[in-house]
Amino acid sequence: MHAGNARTVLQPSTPRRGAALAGVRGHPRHVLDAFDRRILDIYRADTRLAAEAIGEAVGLSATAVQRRLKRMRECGVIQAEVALVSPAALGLGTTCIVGVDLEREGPEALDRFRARMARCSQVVQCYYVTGASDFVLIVQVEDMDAFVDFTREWLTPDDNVLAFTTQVVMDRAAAG
Amino acid sequence: MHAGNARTVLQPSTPRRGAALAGVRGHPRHVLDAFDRRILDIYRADTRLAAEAIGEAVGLSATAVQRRLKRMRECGVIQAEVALVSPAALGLGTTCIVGVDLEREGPEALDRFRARMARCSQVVQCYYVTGASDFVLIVQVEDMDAFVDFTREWLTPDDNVLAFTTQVVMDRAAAG
DNA sequence: AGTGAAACTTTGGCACT
DNA sequence: AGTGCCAAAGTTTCACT
Repeated sequence: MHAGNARTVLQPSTPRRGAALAGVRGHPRHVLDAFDRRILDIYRADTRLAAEAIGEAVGLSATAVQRRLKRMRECGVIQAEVALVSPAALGLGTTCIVGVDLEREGPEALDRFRARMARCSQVVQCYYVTGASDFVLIVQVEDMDAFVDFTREWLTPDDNVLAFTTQVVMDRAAAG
Repeated sequence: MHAGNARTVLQPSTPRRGAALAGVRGHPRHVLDAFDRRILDIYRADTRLAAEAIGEAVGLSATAVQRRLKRMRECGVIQAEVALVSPAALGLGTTCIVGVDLEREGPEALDRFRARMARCSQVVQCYYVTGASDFVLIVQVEDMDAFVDFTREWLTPDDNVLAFTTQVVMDRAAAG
């Protein structure tokens, strides 16, 4: 559904996610050694673990672990430390995966659409992709009525949205 | 997972129950009040914030914030505290969104497929959905060669996988 | 829910390989 | 480069009010 306007130009006003992708910015990237990887393996899944416990597992002192964590935060290897909150607990019982097909696919049009989605609280993830659609959105809402409201507010009125397809999530397994 | 134990226990201010995601398990029973929500809003995005800073923002003592966080952890409202690690830093430069169509769609077949995907380290997210495909996977790999390896190891050999479609992620806008 | 003491964790200085 | 040890600073946890 779309030709090869290859070079992505989606790195505009938003945060510094690009830093990690490019690997360069501010602080230089050290190569991760085996210790770093093992620390990340453990820490990634549970940030409440004390450095001493991690150190014990990987064979390093707590201080060394802390130093490495700090460096990885500064380099952008660790992008954020967040809490995963049950959507259901917040009353967001419905998740949909939406494939969006745009009419025009020039850099500015893509950029504009992405920026719109970034402002939209229901959109939890937004991927710009090759293949059947141009964008894939993960949308989290209260219920199907709220989803319809979402499409009527953010997709249907957009002149550049040619079509979209919806898949309703019935269950979800593990995440990273 | 079984969609059987539906019936969300945590009822938010807006009473509506959608399809319950695999969500709240354990020992729940407590409604989130306005304080809880404001704490979550802040804490969700950055778990390194001290309880005192959060308390200042919401008008509670550090201890009260800690107590509420602890309770929300125990109730399953806070499911995990994790670190977001740059995929690129780990050498995982390629993300694909894969729609999988199964041949048989009985409960055991679905469960079996989901269990397989849960064991597969490349699969970062796995959604069971209605619509064009049966499952949607978010797959993270080193490069396209590694993706082909993934499909040859996990999808193609599976008798029950009728077909799959791949979308390669060119850019991603993070959660709002 | 708040206060304050005890327990724990992270942070920074210093010596060392 | 990097680490480990130890003490100071900061955070969480657990009495009790």
